[in-house]
Amino acid sequence: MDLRLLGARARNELVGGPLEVAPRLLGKVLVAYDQQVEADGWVGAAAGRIVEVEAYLGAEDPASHAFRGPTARNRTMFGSPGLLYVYFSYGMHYCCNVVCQPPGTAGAVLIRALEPLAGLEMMRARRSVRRVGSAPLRDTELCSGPGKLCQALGIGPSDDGADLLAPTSRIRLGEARGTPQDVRRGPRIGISQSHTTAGEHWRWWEAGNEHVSVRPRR
DNA sequence: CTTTGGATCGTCT
DNA sequence: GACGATCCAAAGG
Repeated sequence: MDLRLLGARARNELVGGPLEVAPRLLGKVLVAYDQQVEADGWVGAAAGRIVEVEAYLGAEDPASHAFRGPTARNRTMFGSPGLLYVYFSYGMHYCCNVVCQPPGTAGAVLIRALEPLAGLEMMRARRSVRRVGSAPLRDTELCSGPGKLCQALGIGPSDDGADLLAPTSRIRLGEARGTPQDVRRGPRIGISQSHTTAGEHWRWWEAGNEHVSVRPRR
């Protein structure tokens, strides 16, 4: 199957409230090219199909980085729909979001897991850097978590603010690869209880997909 | 299989 | 000075 990158005309698909845009991202392809030149197709790409997402709102969401208004760290969240918001987590990992609300308001969708489609060996190499001597990673361990997929795709601080729909960006979005069959939703992962409200089901994933992150609840 | 604790540092109080 | 939108290895059943 060929890869069809989304262009500026697809921007409207990414505009809206995070609760509306998040499930819409399931099935789409996240692509990271090795070079920053105008690339296309699978060559030189590490790519995966989005199988798990979470919605993060603005002032109404205590768990969101944007809860207390714009800062130097979260400024991309207040930017335009289609931008990639990358943040540094736990002093060790990076996580990435798709911004979905117009400038001035904040809203984004955290990409939590990918089903690897291309560049598997590049992913394995990047993911193994801090694991010298350990057994080779299985495919299901490459992108089954927000920190893992950023490491696998080489996403870091220099990718913060990149336009996912621009031909010059290293990180792009591709057209959905099949419609997710069994989409389920539940509480977000890793949020402290004081920041959550009972009944908030702001995490979506494709049921039965082996690449979805599996983490303990608290 | 599940549970637990350590690593590690930027951000905001 | 405390706390994470996390991950991993080690220990326990």
